[in-house]
Amino acid sequence: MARTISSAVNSPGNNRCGDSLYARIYATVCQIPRGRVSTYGRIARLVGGCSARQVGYAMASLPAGSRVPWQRVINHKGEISCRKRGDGAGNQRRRLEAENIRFSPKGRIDLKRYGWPIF
DNA sequence: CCTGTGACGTCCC
DNA sequence: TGGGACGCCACAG
Repeated sequence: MARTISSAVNSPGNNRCGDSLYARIYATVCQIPRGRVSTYGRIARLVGGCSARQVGYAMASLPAGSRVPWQRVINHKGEISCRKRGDGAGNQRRRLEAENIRFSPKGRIDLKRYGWPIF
Protein backbone atom coordinates (compact mmCIF):
# COMPACT_ATOMS: atom_id res chain seq x y z
CA MET A 1 0.00 0.00 0.00
CA ALA A 2 2.91 2.26 0.64
CA ARG A 3 3.64 1.64 -2.97
CA THR A 4 0.25 3.12 -3.63
CA ILE A 5 1.14 6.45 -2.16
CA SER A 6 4.46 6.51 -3.92
CA SER A 7 2.74 5.96 -7.18
CA ALA A 8 0.22 8.67 -6.48
CA VAL A 9 2.81 11.20 -5.44
CA ASN A 10 4.40 10.64 -8.76
CA SER A 11 2.20 13.38 -10.17
CA PRO A 12 3.57 15.68 -12.86
CA GLY A 13 4.82 18.82 -11.27
CA ASN A 14 4.09 19.10 -7.65
CA ASN A 15 7.01 18.12 -5.51
CA ARG A 16 7.06 20.68 -2.72
CA CYS A 17 9.48 20.60 0.14
CA GLY A 18 10.17 16.92 -0.27
CA ASP A 19 7.24 15.87 1.90
CA SER A 20 4.62 16.84 -0.62
CA LEU A 21 1.24 18.00 0.53
CA TYR A 22 -0.36 15.86 -2.11
CA ALA A 23 1.03 12.79 -0.38
CA ARG A 24 -0.85 13.77 2.76
CA ILE A 25 -4.04 14.25 0.83
CA TYR A 26 -3.71 10.96 -0.97
CA ALA A 27 -2.85 9.17 2.25
CA THR A 28 -5.96 10.56 3.91
CA VAL A 29 -8.15 9.59 0.99
CA CYS A 30 -6.72 6.08 1.13
CA GLN A 31 -7.93 5.85 4.71
CA ILE A 32 -11.55 6.17 3.69
CA PRO A 33 -13.07 2.73 4.19
CA ARG A 34 -14.89 1.02 1.38
CA GLY A 35 -18.58 1.86 1.20
CA ARG A 36 -18.02 5.27 2.77
CA VAL A 37 -17.47 8.69 1.28
CA SER A 38 -15.99 11.99 2.40
CA THR A 39 -15.94 15.54 1.17
CA TYR A 40 -13.13 17.69 -0.17
CA GLY A 41 -13.54 20.05 2.72
CA ARG A 42 -13.22 17.28 5.26
CA ILE A 43 -10.10 15.93 3.68
CA ALA A 44 -8.68 19.42 3.68
CA ARG A 45 -9.48 19.75 7.38
CA LEU A 46 -7.88 16.43 8.12
CA VAL A 47 -4.72 17.20 6.27
CA GLY A 48 -4.68 20.72 7.62
CA GLY A 49 -3.06 23.74 6.09
CA CYS A 50 -4.84 23.37 2.81
CA SER A 51 -8.17 24.28 1.28
CA ALA A 52 -10.79 22.14 -0.40
CA ARG A 53 -9.69 23.39 -3.78
CA GLN A 54 -6.27 21.95 -3.28
CA VAL A 55 -7.81 18.58 -2.52
CA GLY A 56 -9.80 18.79 -5.72
CA TYR A 57 -6.69 19.78 -7.59
CA ALA A 58 -4.84 16.85 -6.10
CA MET A 59 -7.58 14.51 -7.31
CA ALA A 60 -7.42 16.03 -10.75
CA SER A 61 -3.69 15.46 -10.78
CA LEU A 62 -4.06 11.81 -9.94
CA PRO A 63 -2.70 9.53 -12.62
CA ALA A 64 -5.18 7.12 -14.19
CA GLY A 65 -5.15 3.76 -12.54
CA SER A 66 -3.84 5.00 -9.22
CA ARG A 67 -4.80 2.98 -6.17
CA VAL A 68 -6.16 6.10 -4.47
CA PRO A 69 -9.93 5.76 -3.96
CA TRP A 70 -10.62 9.23 -5.38
CA GLN A 71 -14.15 8.11 -6.11
CA ARG A 72 -14.98 8.29 -2.42
CA VAL A 73 -14.33 12.01 -2.38
CA ILE A 74 -17.34 14.17 -3.23
CA ASN A 75 -18.44 17.73 -2.60
CA HIS A 76 -20.37 18.93 0.44
CA LYS A 77 -23.64 18.63 -1.49
CA GLY A 78 -23.17 14.92 -1.72
CA GLU A 79 -22.90 15.12 -5.46
CA ILE A 80 -20.18 14.12 -7.84
CA SER A 81 -18.39 17.24 -8.94
CA CYS A 82 -18.41 17.71 -12.68
CA ARG A 83 -14.89 17.83 -13.97
CA LYS A 84 -13.88 20.02 -16.81
CA ARG A 85 -13.08 17.19 -19.13
CA GLY A 86 -13.36 13.46 -19.21
CA ASP A 87 -16.20 11.12 -18.34
CA GLY A 88 -14.82 10.37 -14.94
CA ALA A 89 -18.07 11.46 -13.33
CA GLY A 90 -19.99 8.53 -14.72
CA ASN A 91 -17.12 6.25 -13.91
CA GLN A 92 -17.07 7.56 -10.35
CA ARG A 93 -20.76 6.97 -9.85
CA ARG A 94 -20.46 3.47 -11.16
CA ARG A 95 -17.58 2.73 -8.80
CA LEU A 96 -19.51 4.06 -5.83
CA GLU A 97 -22.56 2.03 -6.71
CA ALA A 98 -20.27 -1.00 -6.83
CA GLU A 99 -19.59 -0.28 -3.15
CA ASN A 100 -23.29 -0.45 -2.32
CA ILE A 101 -23.56 3.31 -2.10
CA ARG A 102 -27.03 4.42 -3.16
CA PHE A 103 -27.76 7.61 -5.03
CA SER A 104 -30.79 9.81 -4.59
CA PRO A 105 -33.11 10.30 -7.57
CA LYS A 106 -31.25 13.53 -8.16
CA GLY A 107 -27.93 11.76 -8.20
CA ARG A 108 -26.93 12.63 -4.70
CA ILE A 109 -25.37 10.65 -1.90
CA ASP A 110 -26.78 10.84 1.61
CA LEU A 111 -23.81 12.02 3.63
CA LYS A 112 -25.72 11.30 6.81
CA ARG A 113 -25.68 7.66 5.91
CA TYR A 114 -22.56 7.13 3.82
CA GLY A 115 -20.37 9.91 5.13
CA TRP A 116 -17.13 8.88 6.73
CA PRO A 117 -17.90 9.12 10.47
CA ILE A 118 -14.32 9.68 11.51
CA PHE A 119 -13.11 13.23 11.99
C1' DC B 1 5.73 38.60 -12.49
C1' DC B 2 0.82 38.72 -13.61
C1' DT B 3 -3.58 36.61 -15.09
C1' DG B 4 -6.94 33.08 -15.62
C1' DT B 5 -8.88 28.98 -13.95
C1' DG B 6 -10.69 25.13 -11.22
C1' DA B 7 -12.91 17.24 -9.24
C1' DC B 8 -14.68 23.44 -3.41
C1' DG B 9 -16.98 25.73 0.57
C1' DT B 10 -19.68 29.09 3.16
C1' DC B 11 -22.88 32.85 3.36
C1' DC B 12 -27.00 35.14 1.85
C1' DC B 13 -31.49 35.58 -0.40
C1' DT C 1 -34.85 23.63 -1.39
C1' DG C 2 -32.40 26.14 -4.72
C1' DG C 3 -29.38 29.48 -6.86
C1' DG C 4 -26.02 33.42 -6.95
C1' DA C 5 -21.91 35.94 -4.95
C1' DC C 6 -17.64 35.82 -2.76
C1' DG C 7 -13.48 33.72 -0.84
C1' DC C 8 -9.90 30.57 -1.29
C1' DC C 9 -5.08 29.02 -3.07
C1' DA C 10 -2.02 26.27 -6.13
C1' DC C 11 -0.95 25.52 -10.92
C1' DA C 12 -0.44 26.59 -15.98
C1' DG C 13 0.48 29.83 -19.65
